[in-house]
Amino acid sequence: MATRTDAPTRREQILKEAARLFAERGFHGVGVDEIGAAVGISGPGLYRHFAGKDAMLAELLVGISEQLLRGGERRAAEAGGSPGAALDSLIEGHIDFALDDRPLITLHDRELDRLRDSDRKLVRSLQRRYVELWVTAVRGVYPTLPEMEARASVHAVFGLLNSTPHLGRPGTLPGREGMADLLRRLAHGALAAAGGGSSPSRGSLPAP
Amino acid sequence: MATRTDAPTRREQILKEAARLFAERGFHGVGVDEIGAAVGISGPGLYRHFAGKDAMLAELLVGISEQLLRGGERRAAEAGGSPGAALDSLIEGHIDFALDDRPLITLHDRELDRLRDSDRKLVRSLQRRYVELWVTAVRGVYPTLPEMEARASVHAVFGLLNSTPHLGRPGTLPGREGMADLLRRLAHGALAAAGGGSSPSRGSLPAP
DNA sequence: GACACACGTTAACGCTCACTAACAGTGGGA
DNA sequence: TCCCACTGTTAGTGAGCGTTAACGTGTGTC
Repeated sequence: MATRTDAPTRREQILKEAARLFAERGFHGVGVDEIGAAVGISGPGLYRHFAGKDAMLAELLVGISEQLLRGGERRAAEAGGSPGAALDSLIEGHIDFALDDRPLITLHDRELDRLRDSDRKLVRSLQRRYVELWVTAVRGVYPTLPEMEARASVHAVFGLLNSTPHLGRPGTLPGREGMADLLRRLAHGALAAAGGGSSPSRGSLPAP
Repeated sequence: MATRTDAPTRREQILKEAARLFAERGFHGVGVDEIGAAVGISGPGLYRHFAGKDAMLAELLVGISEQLLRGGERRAAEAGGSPGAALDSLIEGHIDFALDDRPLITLHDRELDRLRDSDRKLVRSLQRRYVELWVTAVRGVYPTLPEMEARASVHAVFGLLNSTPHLGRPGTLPGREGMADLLRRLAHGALAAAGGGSSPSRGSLPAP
């Protein structure tokens, strides 16, 4: 995928600021005037770009879910049949997402029920497919882990990785690289413990 | 502590239903009429029991934080200086809380910023003390783990344990006992991996 | 019986806020 | 030059909703 170098369009600016504001104060806690002000126009001007406030939220949530799923599918495919490599890569990708797109993570599991039925179903379906991607990788590495437990473990690991939003004041926690490293260890450790601990299939753990 | 057998007071009914509704649809997503209806009275009738909608939320959040902290302090004290026993007990307590008081967990990290400044500061302070309780226990068991990493790991484990709210449809996940067991393994596994993995102090892991 | 008090009710007020109406500047293409 | 699509503005509207007012009713107490 080519990295973008051109300037963001107004729509993109709006989405970005809206995501930040929604994450900070919740969907209902942010007014359209405020979103407009964040991109230098005034409230009603937004309606030249979006049908309404709901439409912004919908586009954000669908976009996140699609991005997560596409990224996951790509990583799983690139692992070329090695469950260990797939799981490593999924964890890596999710960590990047959690650390770099914190506001979106927050939105993702906080405002889902504000969506129209059809949009909510779409997001749920994308989420489910992403989870199943993980479940497949986890069960590839830990074949003795029952499917239900694997699914629950995956949810739990998402909670673990997504914990970055609830942080304390800066300075009391490691920087980005340190956090990425730590989260990686935590996630692998949790899954290994769930999977029986003693016998992961080859390829899952980095060489000592 | 004696278990209550007497009927819940109206205030308690209201708090319980409000917690459920707030967790389901968010603070702003629930009207006072709806809360009233949930306990069989009509909207404004609530004002005989609470100063306002905000007051309900404040009482809920402060109550949760206090309950968590008190429980944690009690467990840490009962461990009698053994960091391993303390950590085990803290994990156990938090799992019980996450499984039994799901709506409160959701509220706890979703609606904190809706509080008045003084209440928010109080809740934050209680939370911080609870975290530090954990950090102490974790560093007792894994003395080589730097404080910052221990704190981040604790936040992450909270995210892991609190993941029960984001579950799929029933039937796709283990029951209560299975979940408790799984969460226990996940949490211990994560912390062990963060703490260096190979050398926890004695008393932290159950005998094989 | 009368008074007080706890606990509800319905009606109405007032504020916030998403959204619409009406209007205006800017710039590229015929 | 004229036109028109695009993008923005300010003023206003209407709905939702938290809150208050005013009023009723049962229950225990002197």
